[in-house]
Amino acid sequence: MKTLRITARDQLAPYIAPIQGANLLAIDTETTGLDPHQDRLRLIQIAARGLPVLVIDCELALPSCRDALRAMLCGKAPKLMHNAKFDLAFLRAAGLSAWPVLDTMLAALLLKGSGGPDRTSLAALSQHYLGQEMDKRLQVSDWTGALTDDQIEYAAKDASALLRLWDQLKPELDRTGQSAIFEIESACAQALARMEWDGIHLDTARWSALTRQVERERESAIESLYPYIGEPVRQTTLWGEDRIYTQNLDSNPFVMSLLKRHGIVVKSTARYDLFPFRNEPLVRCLTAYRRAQKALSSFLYPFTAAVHPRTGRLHPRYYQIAAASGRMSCDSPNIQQVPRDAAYRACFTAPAGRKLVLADYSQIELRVAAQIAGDSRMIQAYREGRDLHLLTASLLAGKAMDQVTKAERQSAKAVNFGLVFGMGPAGLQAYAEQTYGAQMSLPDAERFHRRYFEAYTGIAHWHRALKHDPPKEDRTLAGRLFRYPAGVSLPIATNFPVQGTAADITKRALGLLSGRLPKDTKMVGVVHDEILLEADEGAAELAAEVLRQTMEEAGNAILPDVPVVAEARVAESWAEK
DNA sequence: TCAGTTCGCGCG
DNA sequence: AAAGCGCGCGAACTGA
Repeated sequence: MKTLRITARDQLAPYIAPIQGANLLAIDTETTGLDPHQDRLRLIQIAARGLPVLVIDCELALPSCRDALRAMLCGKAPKLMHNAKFDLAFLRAAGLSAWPVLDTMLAALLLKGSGGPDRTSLAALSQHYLGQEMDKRLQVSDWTGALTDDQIEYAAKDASALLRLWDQLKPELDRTGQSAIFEIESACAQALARMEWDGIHLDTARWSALTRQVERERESAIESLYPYIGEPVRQTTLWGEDRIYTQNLDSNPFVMSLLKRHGIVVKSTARYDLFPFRNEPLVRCLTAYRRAQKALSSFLYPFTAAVHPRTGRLHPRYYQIAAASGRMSCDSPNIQQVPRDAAYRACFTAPAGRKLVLADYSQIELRVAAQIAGDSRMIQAYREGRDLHLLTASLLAGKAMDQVTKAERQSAKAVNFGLVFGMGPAGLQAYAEQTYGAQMSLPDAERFHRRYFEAYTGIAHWHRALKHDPPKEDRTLAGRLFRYPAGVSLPIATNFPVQGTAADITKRALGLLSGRLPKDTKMVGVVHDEILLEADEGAAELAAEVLRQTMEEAGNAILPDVPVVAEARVAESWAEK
């Protein structure tokens, strides 16, 4: 392997044409840190078969090489990268981009459990596929100071390893039937790189006001518990007066004994077990305390701390293939679990002169389930644009759809979501009551259960087949493969392909979207079946229409028999429905 | 003292 | 034993 350190444009010039002619490039970067808004891009490594690995010393070679690099990185040859999201962010910071991308880390994640490695770091992949130890000597390397020849060699090795890895990964993706989902994932990575870079705007003044309010709520909840736990000990300190509580309300053993002292015996202190005692004054006070405490410790304080010092925005990080079903997860902070309460969502806004564009899929998981189970009644209902919750309600109550009451439709919603995924009558009863406040006796739940499967025979048949013959593996409609443990349960065997296919659809939409949005439109968030954009006021309506169409197109490409519907709207804040 | 686990709860 | 599923995170708890 030959390595060439590039510090000026004339060194790069002889390689521009050969690189442009290559049918596959491997790209890697080295940076001075992990934050693209704060740290610097130090090296760009470019490897192609039959050429020396070019190691671009960014501090010296940029900007003179920028135009040439831009042409190389956006030529038609796929750019092989490991965890492309990371490199793309730093390339963006340096005024560069790369397209199209193939991500070896995502490939390895798709192959996990099908002969792939357990860990998906570049080192682990080299070990697994190439039988090659990575040079540990320079693995934790400092890229801030002067570069040594060793470092240049090390950087070049990573890029050339990618090319050889691909020779192994590509046939594995084909063999497991995952080439199509791999394309979707790779395109999605580029969208997520933008999303992480752009971040989302938080109205911090409003967030602080909410924080103060919830702090007051927590205070009064604690005071309302004094009759049960006693007054705090007051102590004067240098900073004023402190309250020292002798009792810890966050300790479950303490809460358990407190409840017991007041005649409430439960097997745990979770909301689920406290539900029968929800009207006891003690339980009410405790619940109020927990709600406030949860909001403060999980959202209000951490989100304030996560506002980026340079951009003033939140930059949640997305883990593209996180859940076993293929769903994404998110942290730092996790924007996917911001309370639905309008007080919280209203703090997510657009800066002056801009608007948010919100879009979500309508009942995507039920549509996917209808497709996978091949339930003709459900498919028919969706083709006619009908409300499936209302249809279920009318079938269960035995009345015409226009006779169905609001409460009956509400119960049917619980029935639809629960029963499709193998929930039993008892679970249905508890779930309906807690989630939707719909009262349902056990005999009622049993009757609902029976009638449901009489009405949706496709779902019943699907369940029977899965119970009779628990699958060893299954895949989503876009081909994502998962292996199950022996004797997989019905809830898992139904949920995985449905949840996973819904994830396939959202990811496809994100990938398609990157190239279609009006100028200066940002992708600012994704929450499973929902995509958030931020656009200039004048472009927002157009962005909304592009978003809705793209989401529906992505869904309809994956569900052949069931129409997919997305709804999009321009909004001032995330609270607007 | 500290890493790992469990509980409880927010979201889809 | 019984159970719809999937996550991340804070606080308490556990064990060495």
